[in-house]
Order: sequence, then C-alpha cells, then structure tokens
Amino acid sequence: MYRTAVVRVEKRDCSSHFNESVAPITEAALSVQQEVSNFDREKFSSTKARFLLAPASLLFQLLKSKSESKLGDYAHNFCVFIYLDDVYAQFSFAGNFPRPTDTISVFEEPLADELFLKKARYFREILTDDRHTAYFTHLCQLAAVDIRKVTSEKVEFLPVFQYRYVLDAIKAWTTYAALYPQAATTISDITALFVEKKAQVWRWVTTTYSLLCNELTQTTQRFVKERGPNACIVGGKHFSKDYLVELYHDNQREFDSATESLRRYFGNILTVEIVADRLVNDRSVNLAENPRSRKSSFQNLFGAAVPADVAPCAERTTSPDEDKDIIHLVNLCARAVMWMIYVGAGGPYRFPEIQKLKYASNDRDLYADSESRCIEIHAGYSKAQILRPVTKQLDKNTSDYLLFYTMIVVPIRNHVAGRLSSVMSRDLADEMGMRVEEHTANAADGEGCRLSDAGFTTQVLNSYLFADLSCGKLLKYANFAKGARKFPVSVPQDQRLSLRDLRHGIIYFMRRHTNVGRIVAGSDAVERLAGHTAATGRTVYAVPDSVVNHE
DNA sequence: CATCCGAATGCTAATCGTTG
DNA sequence: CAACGATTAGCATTCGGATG
Repeated sequence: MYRTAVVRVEKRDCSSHFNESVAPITEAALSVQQEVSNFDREKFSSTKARFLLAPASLLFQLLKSKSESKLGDYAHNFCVFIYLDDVYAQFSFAGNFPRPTDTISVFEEPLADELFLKKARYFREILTDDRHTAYFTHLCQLAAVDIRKVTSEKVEFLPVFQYRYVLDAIKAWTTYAALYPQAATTISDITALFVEKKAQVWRWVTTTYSLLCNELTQTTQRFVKERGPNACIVGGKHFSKDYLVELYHDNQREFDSATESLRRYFGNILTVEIVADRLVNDRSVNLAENPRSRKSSFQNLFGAAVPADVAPCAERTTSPDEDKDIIHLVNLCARAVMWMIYVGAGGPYRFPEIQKLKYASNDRDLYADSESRCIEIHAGYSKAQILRPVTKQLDKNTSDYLLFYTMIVVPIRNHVAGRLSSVMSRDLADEMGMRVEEHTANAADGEGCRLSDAGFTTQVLNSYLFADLSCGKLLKYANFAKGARKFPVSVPQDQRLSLRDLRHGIIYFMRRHTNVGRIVAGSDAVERLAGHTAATGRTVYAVPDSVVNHE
C-alpha cells in the first residue's frame, strides 16, 4: 500500500504528507521557486485560471450548484498546478515520467470548446492510465511549493490547511476534466474509476487528502495556557480578570467623555444614573410586555416617545462640520457600549450579533426585566443560518449605559440624520456583494425593497442600535476592533488582546469557573459593577441560557 | 457515527484617499 | 508629507451539516 515519505519537516508544512516515495522533491522544489519566479507572473494569475475554468463553471454548477466564489477559490488554488503542467518540460527538474502528449497551452488564448475538450481528454488520459501516475503526483507535489516565497537556499511549502484547498481544487478539476468528454461526446463511462477508486491517480489524491484532514483535526493548537484561576496566557499574551475589568472601564470612560462632548451641542443631557433612575429604576413603570405583541419600540416602554424631562434638546442649528463631529461622538458612544455589552453580557458574543442589535421593529432584541430592572438581549446565535435563540441578561451598570445610549444617544443620532441628505445603504453590513437589489432580507422590516431610500433610512434608524451615519451602514468591525486596540490603556499596545484572543480567554474563564448546570437563573447574573468586578469569572459569564460552547 | 467539505468568521497587511 | 482612516484582499481558523 501507500507509505508516507517524510521529505522535509519544517514548521508544519504539507510536505510530510506525500504518500509516495518522492526523493528528489526538495531539490525540485527549490528549482520551482527559482525558475517559476523567472516566468511571467501574470501567467498564473487567478484571473487567467478563472478564464480557463469558465467552460467548466457551467458543469460545476449543474453537478453540485457550486457558488460563484467557490469557483473563484478553485481557480485561485488550482492555477499553479495547471501552470506547472503547462510549462513542465521547460523546467530543469522535469522528471522523465510518461505523460500523454499535449500541445495545448491554456495560457495563450481562451479555449474554444473544441480545444477545451482536447485539454479535458488529456487529463482524462492521465487519470485512466496508471502509467501516468508518477507524473501526476509529481505535479501535485510541486504544487505544494509556495512559489511566492522565493529564496535561493530554502524551500517554502504551503501550510497544511492551505494545501488542503489546493488538493481540493485539483480533485475538482480532475473529476471534471475526466468526465467532461463523456458528457460532450460518446465515449465510455469512467465514473467507476472515481466511485470505486480504481484509478491510481484518484487513490493517491484521496489518500493524501485524508492524511491532510487528519493532520488538520489533530493539530488544533492549545491556544490558552493556564496561569491560575483568574489568569491565563492567550496566544502568548497575558490575560486576567483584571484585564477584562480594565477594558470595560476604559470603554466606559470613553463613553463618558463622548457624552460630555455632546453637551456642547445639546442641552439637558442627563447623567447615566439619572436617566436610569427616572426610567427603569422607577418601579411604577411596568416593564413587562406581552411576548406576543412585542413589536413596538423599546423606547415606547416609557411612554409614546422619549419622556420630555429626559430627552435632550437641540439648542441651536449646527453647521455641517459640527454635525460631523456629533456623528463621530455618537459612534464613539456606540463602540464603547458595544464593548461594555461584549464584556458584560455573560458569554462572548460574536461581532455580527452585537452589530445587528435592534431596539425596535421586527426581531427586536432589547427587552427589560421588570424584576431586576435590567435590560436583557434576545439575540440569535447564528453561525450557520439556523437561528438559535439566546437570551443574555446584562449587569446593572452595562444595562444603564445601554439604556442611556438607546434613550439619549440614538435620538440625537436620528435628529442629526434628519437634516442630512445621506441615506443608509441597502447593504447594511457589507454582506451582499454586487447583487444588493436581489436581497430583501437585509431591509429593516424584511420588505425594504418596497421602501424608498428615505423610507428605508428612517426604518433603519428607527430600529438598529448601531447605525453609522458617516458611511450609511452598520458600525463596522474595523471600528469596533479599535475598542480593543486602544484599551486597556495600562497595557502596552503589543500586549493587548484582539477580539479573538479575548473570546478564547473568556471561554477559558467560563469553563474554569462555572458549572452552568448549577447556576440558578437570574440572581447571580445581575450585579452592581462592584460585584461584577469581584465575580467576573464565577458569575458574570454564567448567565443562564448563555451558550457556553460557542467554539 | 466519523468523515470531509462548504462556508462563516476573524485577523492583518496592503492600498488608497484625506486631512492637517 | 506624515498621519490617519477607511476599505479591501487574502490568509487562517472554526463550525456544522450532508453523506454514507
């Protein structure tokens, strides 16, 4: 059977997985790097390869409804392989392997159907005739060389996960090329070569691919190192309970200073505490809602509009420059409160979940718990299109800040928006690409297409918490990420954790400190900030219903 | 139930435009 | 022109579901 020949193990590249004897691979690879760099790089651009695959795309789509981007990925990963095949004979390392004669270069002209059929036949022959296996595997091995990293003495191979995509693309191509002739002409059916793995080439590819997959699942890095109950090392950086608390406080401070600046433009901006006292802390206000009729705005909980004695007021007309400044300040508040939610919500959110929070309209996310007087967030955890409902209850401090943001900052934002000509983009979260008009789902009420631009904008502003007026979209990740790059201020820049690092650290705390089954609903999760600080590990991340196993 | 593939998410380096 | 910000490409990692 096959044996695995360890060619060269440096870092964790893919070269150790060639399951054939490949003695000359290292020298050859060195030549690949150097010689390929002498060729016209343009030749193996993915645009070219995409061009090449154009006739294939139709069949791909028929076979398996491959998406447009998947085809792009194929082209991208496959182009070096097809290029090497194209110019193989010109290389110094070319082995004397039997291969079918092939006179068609795919890089010269677009292939007409007839020429394309010839090319497909060429690969079909490689696949069906076992004598060509050596040549094919040699090509695959050479395609593992990272030709972008050219040095004269060292060979750079692709990392394992990347080579997986290359092999995947090669598999897709060989399947297609081998079967295309029998679809286009009358020729014998060779499907069995694949299904029963009769072809040597196909066995080699699938076996190697399996080895790669095994490697990928087994070498998941231990990302988090333990350093006691309240600290750990994440990706080489120190992380602790205190780190999180500082991050939280720094963002809170940023929120405070931004609202302070807003007072230059608006009168009657109360403090966070007073707003909370007049609204949620007032127990005469009934916060309970009928779950079946939860369609109105969160703001309406306290009356038809924001109560007059709490609402800010515009004292004068502002200039366009001042409007810009206001928008900037609103965004600062938004970012800060997003981070406070991120830290205080009990269980780490993903960014898109926070980004799309709504305070009104269908699928509203904000509700208030009449007992604890805290805001709770009914969001959906949706990594793969299925929507699993998740309820997260905020601690009192975060809740009050979010209340302030919703009741004071959002109205200010919408007030400014009313005097601007800018409109919100239909593609609120930059996820639709070019075909925005084909999607209706992203509109604020699900029927956005029927709305005018102005109507749509109003709809968005009256439902989404985190709309960014400066670009007409929801607040972007790049902006959000700054909240972790700037803070905590006491930690040196290069020692700060990214969002991903934070997730790992927080999940570590959750697993370390909580037994979710034993946590009683409600009580523990809702604490004053002091308690929040002291009990970050034990309670705050053990909010009932939070999803522990996010990752 | 394990395998393996598609697709989503997250991060970063590169690019481009703007502004003091 | 430096500094800064926004945008994009592409690289890396992880999840979940189809599949047999």
